[in-house]
This record gives sequence, structure tokens and C-alpha cells, in this order.
Amino acid sequence: MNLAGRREIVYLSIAMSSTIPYGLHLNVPQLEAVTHIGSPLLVLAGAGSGKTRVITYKIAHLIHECGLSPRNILAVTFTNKAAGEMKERVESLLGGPAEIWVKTFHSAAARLLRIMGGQFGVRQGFTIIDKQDQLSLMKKIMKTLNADPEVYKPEKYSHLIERAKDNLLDLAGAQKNGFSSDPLFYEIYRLYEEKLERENLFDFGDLIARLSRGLAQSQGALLQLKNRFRYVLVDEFQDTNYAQYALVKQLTLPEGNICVVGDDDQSIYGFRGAKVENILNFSRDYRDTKIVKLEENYRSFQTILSASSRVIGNNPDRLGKTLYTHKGKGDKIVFFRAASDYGEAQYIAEEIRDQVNGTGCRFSDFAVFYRMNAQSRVFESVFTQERIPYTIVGGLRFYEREEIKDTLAYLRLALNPLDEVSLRRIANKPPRGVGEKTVDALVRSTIDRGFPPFGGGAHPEVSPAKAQQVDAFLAALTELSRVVQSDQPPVVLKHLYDTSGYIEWLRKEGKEEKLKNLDELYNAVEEFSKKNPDSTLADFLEEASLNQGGGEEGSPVDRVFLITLHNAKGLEFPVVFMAGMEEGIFPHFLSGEKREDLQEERRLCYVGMTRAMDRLYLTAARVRKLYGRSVDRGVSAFIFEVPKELLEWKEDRRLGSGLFDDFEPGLKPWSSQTGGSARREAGRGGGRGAGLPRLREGSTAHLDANCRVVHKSFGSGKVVATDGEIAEIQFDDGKKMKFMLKYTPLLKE
DNA sequence: CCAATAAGTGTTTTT
DNA sequence: CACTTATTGG
Repeated sequence: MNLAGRREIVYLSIAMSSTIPYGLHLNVPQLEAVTHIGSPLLVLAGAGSGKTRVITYKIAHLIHECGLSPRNILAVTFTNKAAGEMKERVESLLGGPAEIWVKTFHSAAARLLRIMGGQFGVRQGFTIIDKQDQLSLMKKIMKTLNADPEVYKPEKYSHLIERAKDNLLDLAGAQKNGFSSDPLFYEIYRLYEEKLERENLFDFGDLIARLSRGLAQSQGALLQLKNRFRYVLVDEFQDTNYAQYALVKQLTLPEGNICVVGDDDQSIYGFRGAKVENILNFSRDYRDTKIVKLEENYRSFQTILSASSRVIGNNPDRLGKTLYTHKGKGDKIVFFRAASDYGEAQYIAEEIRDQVNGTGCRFSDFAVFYRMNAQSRVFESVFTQERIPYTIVGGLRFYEREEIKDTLAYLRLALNPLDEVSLRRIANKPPRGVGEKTVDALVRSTIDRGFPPFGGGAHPEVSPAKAQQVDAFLAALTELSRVVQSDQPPVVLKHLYDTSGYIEWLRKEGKEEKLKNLDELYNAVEEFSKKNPDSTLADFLEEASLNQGGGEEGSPVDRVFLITLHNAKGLEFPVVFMAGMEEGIFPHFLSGEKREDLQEERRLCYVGMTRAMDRLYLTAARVRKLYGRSVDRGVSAFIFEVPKELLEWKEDRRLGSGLFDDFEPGLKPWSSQTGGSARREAGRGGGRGAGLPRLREGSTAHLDANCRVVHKSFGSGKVVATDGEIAEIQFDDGKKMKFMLKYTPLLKE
């Protein structure tokens, strides 16, 4: 196929008459984005501006108007959920199932490696390992190196290796590049890679990196792919990392048949290597890039939009865009500060209950967002108590549950006997007298030498005392791997359940919940088999390891959503509660270090706020139980970034009523705890000794512009402006922040 | 050599 | 609080 001719074909077809009445469903810039063909397209899509609509319509346009076959289109997103939804919407627009690849980066790469990896040295039947597996492997390596895990944290190296792979740096590349100044890193990286290679394991980063490297090295494979995918669309482009972008470029340069959609203000995955700069680089890397901005927001009332743009406006490094809406002004944003995390949950529960009873909205109109999964516990318990139905999105994921991982490890091992991680995982589950030392010996004599520990002519050398148990174990695995070859996935699983003794073990231990989950797993396998009749167990396992968020009930039941801010991206709800708006929680205290990190937290805040259609609540707790201790934190700085005329302040009456008199107003991050230790240093902060958690009016009256003040956690600075209620401070270290004087004690210097 | 129990510890977000 | 690692008893 002549690649160069492609653009012309596409050009010509624009002239054909539209069969979809786009104009009825799209505004001007949207229409422009949908119909623009012939040069690369960058869509800067603000929150709620209808970007999914643009992508799906564009796909329809490519097929209907440009004569592209569905199989020639590749659309990539970041989450399986997004991919699934997009596929659904495309198919409903096209009026039936379509052969389009709508996948996540990782699942697309995994599939391609299976199909064509042989052309550049990828062995058949590789196993995909997740974070947990990776970490246990890392610990093993640290042990062989005799490195003290206290000093040399496995998590740290694991993270570094991931980042290296995100940047397409293999060992040699990392060394040349001076990726790390720690010599031990390279040693660990080397051992880690050797282990993966020997056992045919791929981590998430490998999926992208190995494909990209393979395509660079095999012209044939690259041409084959380019011939297949004639047009590429990338959603959430701001979340792509270096390697992913490199891969995209390989597929689409120099032809430039590509459309990327993103929003720099919604880049919240920097911690896993995402590079917002990719958006900036795009028009440099692709000639004649057409840029379309989508700035009309169809989701939120003006108040919500104004508040969120003021917050995000505090970020210095942004492309900048102005969202507007034709929806009305809407209600003020409510800020509620409860006495405790429990009180916070109760307030939210009451609010939901009242509105459901009063205005006839449904539970599913409400969502509660939080920064950390750990925060969901209080809501679970309060909502259960108050009989408010809820569903937790994310959290303890189905495929990460112990019993599920164990079962999958059996299956993985049957397919890939060299997989040491899986072997170690299940060797003694259920207990069969094959412990760590025994496995060490077994591995040394088999896997370390490149032989499978079972099913082949290896000679496992273990202590004679254990020989019998080990033999029985290995014989069972051999049998399992035979069944895997010959039977349908559900049959294999049933065989495993019947023979491994795992089920009996759980039953004996009374682990009802886990047994239920294994039933669910069986159902999932059965359903998968039904849906994909000629699929193998390997296909299912791949799905499972990439679909980390899986196991969610797609039930249309009427429930409140409990969800992390990260998971909330891409969703919308009539009423949103953002809980835990406290310093240290959000922004999270670990993100305080670097400037860029705080910006990312702020973007996360922006993402959360812009999910709300009608009403937005920001809530905080004065005292929060976290990790077994009570902490007393100040109100999140983000609250003070919302213009006060858009905010309605409410507080728990119990605040300062004597219940929590032992506490200082939230000051130092993570320092003050429950107990009597908090009474020190009342200073001249307004006579707020024990019992008065607020500054008195009088103490702030003399704060005026240009006077110097000290803030307990931010240090000293100068008052830039104040209206008696809010003061803007320019700190000596360069930071500029606003504080509500009522809650933030500032001492005159 | 293995299993159960005790002490200790660090605490985000996810493909 | 929940999970991981060290210790001891079998």
C-alpha cells in the first residue's frame, strides 16, 4: 500500500455529502475537529466540553465520509473503562458492532506483541506482571545482593526502573544518560532485566518499550502496522509518557494521520511518568498541525466553572484557556467543616438523604470524591448505618485480591512454568510443606538454569525429606498444564478448583468472602469464554492482568458513588462532594516538596471540581483519624483559592464547643496529635488558649498591607493585601498564598 | 525447615 | 490501622 497516497484519498472524500447531521449535535469548534482531515489535529478540550463526543463522531466521520475501514482505525485511551465506553458509543453511532481497535495503550501493545512480537525477538507466551509481582521480585533481588531493604528501599528501585522504562531507557541507555547517580541502581536494573528475560515476564513498562524498540528495529513489522492502522486517535493525551508518545510517533510519522485530544489542566499522572510537555511538543513534531480549542462547557453552572478556573489559575505553567457556559449561575459552592471525619461523613449522608427525599433526585446523582482510598472507610460505615446505598469504584480491586491472584498464579504457572513469581506465590498455598527454603532449592536447580521445574526433563534437587511433597506438587502442576492445553478455560478452572486443595483450605479457614470471589472468578471466565468462543486461557489472563480495575458490577442500581479523585476523571455527577479538604490530605503532604507536585495536586482539585454539574460541596474535618491516630489539620489551601463570594461557609456547631478543646487550630502538618501535648505556645495569636480555636477579630484588625507576618508552616512573609477577612501573603521563599484569617493564625513579626 | 505469633512501621494517586 | 518482617516454638 502506498502510504504517501493516503492523505489524498482522505482529502477527496471530504467532498462527499454528510450522512450524519453533525451540525445538529456539534458546535462550531467541535464540528471543525470532527471534520478536519488532511493534517495532524490537536484538540485542546476543556473539562466538560464534549471531547468524547468529538472522538466518537470523528471515528464515524472517518468511516462514513472518508471511506476508512473500521479495522484501519486505532483509538487509544488510558483506562479500560474509558475504552469500553468509547467503543460502546462508537458502535451505537455506527449502528452495530465494529471492528475498531479501541484499547488502552497497554492492552493494545500487549496484543500486538503477541501477534507480531516474534518478528523482533519476543518469545511466545510471556506473562504480564503487575506492581505487586514486580515488588516481590525486587525484594528477592535485594536479598541476593545482601542489600539492607531499610536503606535500599525496594519500592524506590522498582519505581526508578519503571520511570526508566517510561523514558525508553534500557540499562545501557540509562547508564549513558546518567539516569541515576546510584551505582546500585544499575546493578539492580541489570539483575531485574535478566530475571524477566529468563522467566519471560513483562512488566507494564515493557509492553510499551519492547514494542517501540521492536518497531524501531524491524522495518517489516513497522510497515505491517502502519498498513493496518491508517488513522490513530489518542484520548487524554496529556497523560502520555515519553515512551507512549514515541510509539505514537512511530505509527503516524511522517504521514500525520492522527488526532490527539487532551487538556493540560487535567494532567494528573505525572507520578507515573506522564509528560504534559507532549502537548506542547506535538505541533513541533508534526508539521501543519491544526489546533482546535473546545472551550464551551456543557456540564456545570457558572459558579462551579468560575470557582474551578480561579483555582487552576494559580498554576503558573499552563497553556491557558477560558471555559464558558450558557447554563445559569447556579448555587453557591458549599464549604462545610465538620468536627471530625465521622461528622464529615454524617453531614454528607444527611445532605444526600434530605435531597433524595426532598427534591426527588436519585442516589446515583451523588458522588463523594477523596484523595486516598483509605478515606472511603468512614463513608462505608456511616452510609451503611444510615442506609444509603453506595458503590466503591476502584479501591481493593477484584484482580488484586489475594485469592484471585493466587488462583491466577496457578494458571499462569501452568502456561509459563518458568514464572518464578507465580511459583513462589502458590508453592505453599494451601500449606503442603513446601516453604521458602524448599522453593529456593527447587528454583536453583531448575528455573535458574533455564529448565522448567515441572513437565520437562528437569531434575529438581530438594532435600530428600521434602522430595515426596515436592514431587506431588509438581505432578499436580504438570497435570494442570496438560489440562490447560486441551480444555476450555472454564473446564481448566474447575479442574484447578477440584484438585488444588485451595478451596478446601479456604473453607476450613472459614473464608466465605474469598470463596464467593472465586465463584465470581469462575463466572467471569465463563462469560469471557462465551463472549470470545475461540479464546484461550492466556487471553483471559492477559485481560485480567491489564484490567486491574475490573470486577465492577455494571449494575444500573441506584447508588452513591465513592471514588478517588484520580478515578473520577472523565465522569460527571449532578452533585459532587469533595471530602477531606485539609492540608496534608489534599494537597497531600508528600507532594509538598516539589513545586511541580503542588501544581499537579491543584490540577487534581480542578478535575474534581469540574465533575460537578449542578452542585458542589467541599468538606473538611477538623480532626481526622488516619492510620490509627488522630490528626488535626488546617483547611486546604485550595479552599482559599475559591473566591469567597462563590462560597458558602458552614461549620459543625460543635466546633470549639469544648469537645476538642485540646487541639490547636490546624497548623503544622502531621505534627499535633490527640492527647495533652497540644497546648504549647498560644503566642499572641489572639488569646486563643485552650478552648478558643479561633483568632479573635481584634487580633487581625491591625494586619494591613506591607506588615510582616509569620505562618507556622510556611514561614515568614509580607502581607500584600487584606480586606480584614482574607489576607494575601508573599512569603520569603517566593510562594504567594491567600489565607482566611478566621482560621489561619498569622503572627505579626 | 516450617507455621504461628509478636513486634514494628510507614502511611497517594494507577496502566 | 493494616501490613510486613523478625522471632520463637513446634
